[in-house]
Amino acid sequence: MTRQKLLKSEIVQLFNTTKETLRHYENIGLLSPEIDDNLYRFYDINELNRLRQIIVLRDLGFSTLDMKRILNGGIDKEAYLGMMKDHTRLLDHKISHLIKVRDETNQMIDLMSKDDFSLSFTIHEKHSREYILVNPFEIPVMDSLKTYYDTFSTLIKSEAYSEKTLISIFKYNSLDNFEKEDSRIGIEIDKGMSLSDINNTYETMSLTCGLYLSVFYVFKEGQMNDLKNLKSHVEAYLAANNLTVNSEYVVEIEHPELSILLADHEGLYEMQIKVSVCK
Amino acid sequence: MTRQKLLKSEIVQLFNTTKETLRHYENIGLLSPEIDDNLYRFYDINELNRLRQIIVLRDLGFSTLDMKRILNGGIDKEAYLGMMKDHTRLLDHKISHLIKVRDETNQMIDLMSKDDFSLSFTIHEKHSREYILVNPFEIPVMDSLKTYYDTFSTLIKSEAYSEKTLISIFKYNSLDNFEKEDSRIGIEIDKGMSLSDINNTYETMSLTCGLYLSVFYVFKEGQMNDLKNLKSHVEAYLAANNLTVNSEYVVEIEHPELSILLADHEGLYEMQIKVSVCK
DNA sequence: TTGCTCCTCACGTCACGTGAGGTGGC
DNA sequence: TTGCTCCTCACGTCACGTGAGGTGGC
Repeated sequence: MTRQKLLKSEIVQLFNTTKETLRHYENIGLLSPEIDDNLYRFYDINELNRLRQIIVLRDLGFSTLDMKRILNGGIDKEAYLGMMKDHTRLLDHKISHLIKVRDETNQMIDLMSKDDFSLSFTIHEKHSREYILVNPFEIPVMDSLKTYYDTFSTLIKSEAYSEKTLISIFKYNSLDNFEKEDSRIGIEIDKGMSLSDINNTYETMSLTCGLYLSVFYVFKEGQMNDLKNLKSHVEAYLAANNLTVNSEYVVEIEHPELSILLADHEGLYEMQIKVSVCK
Repeated sequence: MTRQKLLKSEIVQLFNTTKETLRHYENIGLLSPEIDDNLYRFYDINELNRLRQIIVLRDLGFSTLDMKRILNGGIDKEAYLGMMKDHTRLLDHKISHLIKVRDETNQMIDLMSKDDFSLSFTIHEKHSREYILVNPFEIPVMDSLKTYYDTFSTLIKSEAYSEKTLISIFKYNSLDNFEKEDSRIGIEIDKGMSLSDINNTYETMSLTCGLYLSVFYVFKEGQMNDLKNLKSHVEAYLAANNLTVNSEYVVEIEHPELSILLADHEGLYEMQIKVSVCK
């Protein structure tokens, strides 16, 4: 009679995993395959399905201890559904964060791959966003990290906060003849943050949801003239893609986290311009 | 004079991290903040930006050793871009896998949250998919795991393979009066798999890309009549959402990995029906 | 028989977390 | 001063991986 069950090596291939992983799950009592006289493991359909379950639970972020409680029936339906909802919500955040990291990195790769380091364009549908604006007289004070921290401490200490860089908001038209005075400095407020405190403390501004053109570019300190070139490139891109600018204001975001191989006086920036498709 | 730089606790709040993480990065030489007489750490803008970079690299899946090589300048632009491309590609796979896990789990939660365990519907745009079909005379043989493994070993041993359950393909109309003989058993082939080998070895069938209605339901062994009820529910959903069935064939996928709290004779299934929006 | 696959058991590792014990006004 | 925050150093932990040393024809 031929063998009915599967060997460890076969399970390893089926699930694209390693024998050490299977051994680990067995050691902690998550799997219990049949053990032969010569100590070979044999996995039947039940063990296979159990491993399938272990792997989904792992991908959802459960610990092996939680898995044991869930899979050994030490949990009722209510509790189980609650845990599942928590974990899918966490996964939601993780996924959208990873998508953001991936997209920004791809944009950086695209930009750096070009010989002339010029520009990289993408178009995305964006949610509405809210920004805290700093009073102009506070701008010089932003040179000190401590003042920066103190200025936004209410924001930073709140639950939903995640790390942000300062942004600039200015008028699209001022790109022609850019002066520092035309721009205002701000910081994004996370969704799900209680706005009541914030609105009392800070001046805010919001951008509506819709289609935005992201322009990634390398800015060399003091090279303000490059911004004029930038505008002509943007206009060319808009014309070629049948788009028009749809808002007076433009947001400029610094990406120091992506400037790894850039020189000290250079920085990677993203400009977001609201656009709409021409009819 | 007031303090200019940030304390460890302030960095912890800014980046939503822990002091142990910062200590770890310092221990291995990734961060080197200024150290005061009383051994307090002070972080300036350079350390802050470096931490920003460390965190993106971490999210992209780099090890701390790789981070050191990258951030300490031990790598040129070419190599850097290569590493970045590899990591964003890996992240792509990870993201799409996690999205699949999250969506399926949400569907399971939706279904299990209902009192009557009835049905859960969603509509998704799907890519085209290809299936290997098993000859009808091989079906009884599928009861043995080893034969299952041997039947698909070419497929399983190939690089791109990821774990799959068997699917059923049958005609939408046969849902009225379902007989086992009307269906065929198959297994999905991963994208990017070399089809040349496979097409010679196996009989294949493909489903076109487009809009699919996914119906999740719990099937109790032997309760074939439930399938008739299922059809009437599907028809009601289609009518209510202004949809029509757009293909002769329907795919049925078992989800043993989501059946964790179900009884032994019950299983969680998903039926995918190609639809189009009525004009 | 050889080479390949399976096994065990101890220890290693990666990225932190914990806990005891102590200083200092940041 | 008290309580809070900072520190160090050793050890713990989670989910595996590695490597030495040995069996068996799956």
